[in-house]
Amino acid sequence: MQSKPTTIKEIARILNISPSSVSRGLHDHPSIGAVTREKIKQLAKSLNYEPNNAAILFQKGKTYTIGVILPELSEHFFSTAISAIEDEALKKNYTVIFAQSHDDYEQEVKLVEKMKNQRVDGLLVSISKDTCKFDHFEKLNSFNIPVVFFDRIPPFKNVHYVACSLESATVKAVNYLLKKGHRSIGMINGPTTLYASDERKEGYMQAITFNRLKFDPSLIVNCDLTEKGTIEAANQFLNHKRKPTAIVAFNDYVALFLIKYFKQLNVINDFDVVSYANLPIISYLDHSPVASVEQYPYLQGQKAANILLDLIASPNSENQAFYNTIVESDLVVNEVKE
Amino acid sequence: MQSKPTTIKEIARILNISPSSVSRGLHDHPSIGAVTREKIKQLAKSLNYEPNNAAILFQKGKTYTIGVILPELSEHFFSTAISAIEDEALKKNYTVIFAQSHDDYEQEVKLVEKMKNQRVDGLLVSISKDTCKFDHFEKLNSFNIPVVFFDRIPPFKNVHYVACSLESATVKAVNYLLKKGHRSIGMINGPTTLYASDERKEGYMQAITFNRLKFDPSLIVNCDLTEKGTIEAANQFLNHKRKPTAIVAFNDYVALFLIKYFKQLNVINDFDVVSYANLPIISYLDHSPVASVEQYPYLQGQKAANILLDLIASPNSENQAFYNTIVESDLVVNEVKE
DNA sequence: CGAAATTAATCAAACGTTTGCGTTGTTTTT
DNA sequence: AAAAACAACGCAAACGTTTGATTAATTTCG
Repeated sequence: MQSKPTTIKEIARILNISPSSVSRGLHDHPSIGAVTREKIKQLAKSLNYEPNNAAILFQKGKTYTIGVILPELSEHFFSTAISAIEDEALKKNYTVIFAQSHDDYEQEVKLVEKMKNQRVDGLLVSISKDTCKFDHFEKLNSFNIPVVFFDRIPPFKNVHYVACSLESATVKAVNYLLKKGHRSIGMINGPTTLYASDERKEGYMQAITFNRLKFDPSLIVNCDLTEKGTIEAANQFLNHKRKPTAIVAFNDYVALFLIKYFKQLNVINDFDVVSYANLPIISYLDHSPVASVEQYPYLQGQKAANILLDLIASPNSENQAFYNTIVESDLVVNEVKE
Repeated sequence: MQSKPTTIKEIARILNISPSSVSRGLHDHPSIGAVTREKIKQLAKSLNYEPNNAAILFQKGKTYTIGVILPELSEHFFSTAISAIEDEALKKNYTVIFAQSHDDYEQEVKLVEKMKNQRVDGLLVSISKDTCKFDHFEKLNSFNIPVVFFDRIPPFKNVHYVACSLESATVKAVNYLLKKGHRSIGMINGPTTLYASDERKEGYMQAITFNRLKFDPSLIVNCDLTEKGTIEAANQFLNHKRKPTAIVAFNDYVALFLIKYFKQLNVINDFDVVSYANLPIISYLDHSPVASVEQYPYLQGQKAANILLDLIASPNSENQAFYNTIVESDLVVNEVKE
């Protein structure tokens, strides 16, 4: 049963022709006659010939592989995004390899190194929470490996990226709450190190000032995104002199913790919660957020993948233009069902 | 900036020694003197030498890559499982490539073919809903590519697999409901083609007969797992002459649809629901299932990956023993919080 | 009919690394 | 002092495929 895979050489030997002719025959090269071509193809089929990919890749110096580095695959947002990436890659016959940074900077650096060693043709990255330095990506430049960031992107423009405009989405969210009549709106924001926290804060402030309201910094609480941190933030709001009547949660997990806590305290009906949608079934909650910011993970993955494949296809690296793609996020209002 | 990566040849040329010595030096081969070795390593480092993986893989005829084929990455169960697989693979310096069948048999066949072409060292598979034939995996045998199935496994023993014992878990679930006093228990089962449906049915029957109750086949309803199908199943129960007071749902999605529907009808308090846990936040629901069968996706992925890596490491293929690993699933009782 | 163009195939190098075997010198053993 | 052992390295083949250059045979055309 140990059948060694058939090779081109083998076919050539049997047919008494040269390996190069076999190779050309299989690729419909014009310089191979129709009869020989057919003989080659038939024998190849009957011997179950399969091209040795490793050899081809080695020969061509390409891997037809794109790497994906992301924080945590089991988060719904990322698994959806990578699902899209895989779908797009498959269309162009690329293979996807991926690895998780588990939100650890050191690990991310190692993985970038590993991907480079694997000689991926390109890299898609969603950076870890801890990542503030970006040297590890610069190395890839000299190896001509294009990088496209998605969703969790570095805070500067001279890279390719696809991301959601959380700022404008936050504006929409706060506007929605203001229109519902809320006058004191709290925000549970993420750590200050996160770019996404800036965006949310910016959006919040824009909406507030645009509506000629006074911005109260104490209504934005930074939080480490754990359950404990969320509860502490919630307590700040409950004891606030201008107790908010609506809260913008950093993400669905925070919203979940918040709603759970408020239900325990039996004050859930005093608040409207708006969140950012990562989790698919959050709308099934009884006291689900009144609205959610949809970040279109599938679309983001799709766009990022296609940009990367474009970059790989056209090695005109001297073109200094950077793809800075913004996926407009939408505010999805949940129907009230009480 | 177009720096071509440094090669062993390059280093050899500069140092005026042979490539083989460089290779051996870098691998601490004893037949290379300490001084030369150090010279080699220093130059390699200063030239940023990175081994060309494609060349190594080609040369060794191994890819250090394992393939994973699963139905749908965005399902929490699978993204958790593959996350575990990646973690285990990384420990042994293997790379993971994956692809989604999207629960389509034809697609699965193609993907197996593609994985074989990629010459993966081994394959982990969770089969699609549609898969009834298994010829496409047999081909891998002759290429000496080991396959380990996980979770969604074929219905026979002469393959390697890791799976949950849904049968015993279902016994536990039904027993739990019986102990709670329920005497008429409905089950929303999956399509009859699915092995998992058999297991659930078996478990149900075992628990019922063991408790010396009469088994009523009309209390098990097969369902296509859509929302519509779930509602139809629910209606059968509502109109049943022995209207059940508890229901075992095929999975969390079904449970979700069911609970939603029951809430609409305002009969949610007439039922206890038990489900199989795929979704992480289902316990946050107000009327969440009273208990869930935990299937340990991370553990399953971990075990499957390790078995596969074992099989790859020991090519004594004449050993006819098959790994048939059962991960005992547990019934997790949710605290009542009403 | 001979030169040019076309067709069909071959040759050989190349991609980067590994590895069995051979070849030097030098040191140790008896 | 000859034989054996060893240390340190080079040679060359091999892995499977692709591709530019070349050759040989055939056809076309002026």
